[in-house]
Amino acid sequence: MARRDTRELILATSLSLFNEQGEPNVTTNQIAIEADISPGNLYYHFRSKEDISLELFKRYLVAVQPLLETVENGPPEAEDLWLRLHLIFEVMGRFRFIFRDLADLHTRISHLRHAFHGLLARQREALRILIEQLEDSGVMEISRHEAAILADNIMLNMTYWIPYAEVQGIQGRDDGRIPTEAVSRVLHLVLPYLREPEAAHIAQLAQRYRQS
Amino acid sequence: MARRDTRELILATSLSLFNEQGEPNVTTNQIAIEADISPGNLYYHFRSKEDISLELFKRYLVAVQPLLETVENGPPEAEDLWLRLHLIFEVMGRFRFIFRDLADLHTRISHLRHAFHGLLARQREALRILIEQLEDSGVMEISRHEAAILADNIMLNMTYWIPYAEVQGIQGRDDGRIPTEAVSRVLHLVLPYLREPEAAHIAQLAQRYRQS
DNA sequence: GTCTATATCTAGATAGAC
DNA sequence: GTCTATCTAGATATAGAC
Repeated sequence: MARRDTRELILATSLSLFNEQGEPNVTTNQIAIEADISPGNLYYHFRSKEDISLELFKRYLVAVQPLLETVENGPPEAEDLWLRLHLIFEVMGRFRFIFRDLADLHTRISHLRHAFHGLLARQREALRILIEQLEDSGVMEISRHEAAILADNIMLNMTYWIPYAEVQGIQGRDDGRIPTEAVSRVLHLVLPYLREPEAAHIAQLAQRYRQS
Repeated sequence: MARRDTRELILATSLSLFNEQGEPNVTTNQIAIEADISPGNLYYHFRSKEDISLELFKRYLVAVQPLLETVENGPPEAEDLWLRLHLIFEVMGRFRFIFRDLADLHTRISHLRHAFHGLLARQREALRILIEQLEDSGVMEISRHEAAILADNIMLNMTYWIPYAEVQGIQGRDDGRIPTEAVSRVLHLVLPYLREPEAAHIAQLAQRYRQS
């Protein structure tokens, strides 16, 4: 097998096992067995298990960053925003091992700590600006101070919805339910601050999301 | 040293180390060294590390349960509720290692899984009933359906506020800041649904909480 | 690039003297 | 009850042949 293929196979296998069992509970031997290669071969492609985790985390960043950046300069088209939110949750679901053991990965892998900290800050800032734009355009009624608190609350919901669901026995699935339920949660956080034509519209949208 | 004393010393030392470094990153040897006893002695008092974690979790349950139960039959005296919320967060902060690595403890310790799952459900149910009582008494304006969603959101905030703060570099401290910041978060979740005399009152209370 | 075999290391846990 | 010394298991990682 070509160099690239085996490397990709290891990453895909690791991601799958990490998501299922949690990164700390998966050994390099397990990964090798599941990928049907030898442990030695695994270490030919990666220097350490941490290396694998970090590479997967980088791929999460690459996948999620563009979805955030466009928010900053894009127009506050409400309908369009919920779609983007949906896409973000889809990516998060695909890399849900990161959120499952966030605190642990955070202390063990210092590079991840810095990168994630920055990502959170940028994401919250993008949200805050977005909410203020919605306020300016008359869709929402919210003070600057409340906007910052709401943005922070949405971030907490986004970051921890997946582990919260798992603790309640809702096992992380690879079907589409993670994003839809998550979007519905965020919609309900925003709802109380929306003005009337949009409020009814979003309430309806949230309803639709929960049913699908 | 008497039997009880050493046992208590081990538990106190473990709790402190678990809170500081996370349960998975603390070894039984570390606990023994920090408690100034031998590793063998530790294993005289506890059969395993899991045993220590589980005993600490049971103490969390014992400390937090009474704070929940009185909510169910107590009168919906708003001012009184925020105090109780404050006390709950105080207990959670004292046992914050549980929330830091919740998903991991959850898969490793099956007894903890069941107990925590039940606790969450009861806690959310107590909140839901409480919110409906506040609706009935005219303090809040919220539908049954929204009440259930709000209760769930408050639960997510309560469960994950501590790790969320840590990920952002706000290190878990043993001073009083965890409960005050956490209560302020919950107040802001409730605020949009409050009717007018109380809304202003709670907004003011949240303000006070954030400053202290 | 990939394998088998093995080294290393460390955490959890036990044995037996005192 | 407490200690010292030690065992065991399992996970990460390496060596060297093919």
